[in-house]
Amino acid sequence: MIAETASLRERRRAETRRTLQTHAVRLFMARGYDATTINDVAEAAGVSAMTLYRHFATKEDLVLYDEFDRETAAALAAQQQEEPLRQRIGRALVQTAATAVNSDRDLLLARLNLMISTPALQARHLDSQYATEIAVVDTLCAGTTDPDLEFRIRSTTAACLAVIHVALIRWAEGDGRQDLPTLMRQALTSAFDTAF
Amino acid sequence: MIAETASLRERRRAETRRTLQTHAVRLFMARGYDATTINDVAEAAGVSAMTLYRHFATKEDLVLYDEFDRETAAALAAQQQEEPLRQRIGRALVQTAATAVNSDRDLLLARLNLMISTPALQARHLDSQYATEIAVVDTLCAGTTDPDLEFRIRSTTAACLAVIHVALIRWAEGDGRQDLPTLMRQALTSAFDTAF
DNA sequence: CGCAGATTTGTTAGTAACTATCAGCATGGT
DNA sequence: ACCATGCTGATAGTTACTAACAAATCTGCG
Repeated sequence: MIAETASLRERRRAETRRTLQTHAVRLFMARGYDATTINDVAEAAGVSAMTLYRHFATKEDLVLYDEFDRETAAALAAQQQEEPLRQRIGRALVQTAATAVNSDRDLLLARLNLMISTPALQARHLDSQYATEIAVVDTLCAGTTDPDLEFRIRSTTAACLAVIHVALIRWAEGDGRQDLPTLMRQALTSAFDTAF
Repeated sequence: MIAETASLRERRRAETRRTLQTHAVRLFMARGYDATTINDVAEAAGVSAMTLYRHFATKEDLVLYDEFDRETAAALAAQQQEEPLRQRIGRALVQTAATAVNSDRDLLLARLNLMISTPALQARHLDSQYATEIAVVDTLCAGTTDPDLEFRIRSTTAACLAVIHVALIRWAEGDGRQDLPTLMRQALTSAFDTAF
């Protein structure tokens, strides 16, 4: 008996999702994003176009989907509360990135390369980063009603995430040869003049 | 120097462009972005859809187009070179925003409100901010070949722009009642712990 | 096991953003 | 006046995405 709480339905759903993303990234890399249609991806994954849309709302989501937000929020909660805000946010992001590189390096690199070279994906990548910003701010603002404090938290979070983005892009442009966490810490340090 | 010898063609082109944007923003605010078609906008402006596409590559550009990048680059060049990088970038952005508010307040507010309430526009807004980042980095990196220095400049620029974005959104959410330059300086100060 | 209810999937038909192409027209320098 | 150049419009696509319905599949319960 399988002890996983995931029902057969849930497991198959997750499976289909991963299959779709894998085939999509492979095809996009091989033929180009624009030259590959939703039908191509659906066919390669062995499902109908309609089913694909039930798993990914847009073509872009095929490349953009990941679990970054949730993991960052968790890493954030694990930070020492005495540290300054900037450090907590920055370190949580660096840790999440380190984990991601260790588990999914090749897929992550492929996805980032697609995001860099495809204008439509570049725009949506920034948008997904904004979603991360919201997740971080929500975590940090739990129980806060002071709009002024929330404003300061949001400003700091946005700055950290933007810096992290620069490091991510640089990492992908160098095809992952440099160490991502190190790059991120360097970027944070030069933006804030503080150690991370 | 760009000669002010705007030919009749150029003037009419700019005129058509402005007319299209004005009608577009008006219709989007009245009926909603998604519920308004390109044809609606073209018809309201008295041109064909094909002509509209020759002025704006995408529906989103109808809302997003402005001259922010160029003005920011100019303001940046006018900063005192002795100041730290962060201050130069931050102040250039604040100055540009101040000018924009003085000349085009209502249109700017309407455009921002649309960007906030329309997911597709929100994503592209972040992307257009990224274009500003590139413009700023290009200005600051003129003559630089050191990739490390460029990396630091990019990190700092990204951080400043992200913070400015937070202030911009906050300003629009408050319907422009607060002073935008002040909001921006507050956001910069709380993110960097430095005066701007 | 078998049945009822919920979830997932496929099919079809449609909307609207965007592109390519070609032909007609205004414009600006000679 | 005249020709090259660029602006405009009509037409006919392609493709991402949605709505609606019908068929297949899973889950939980008796």
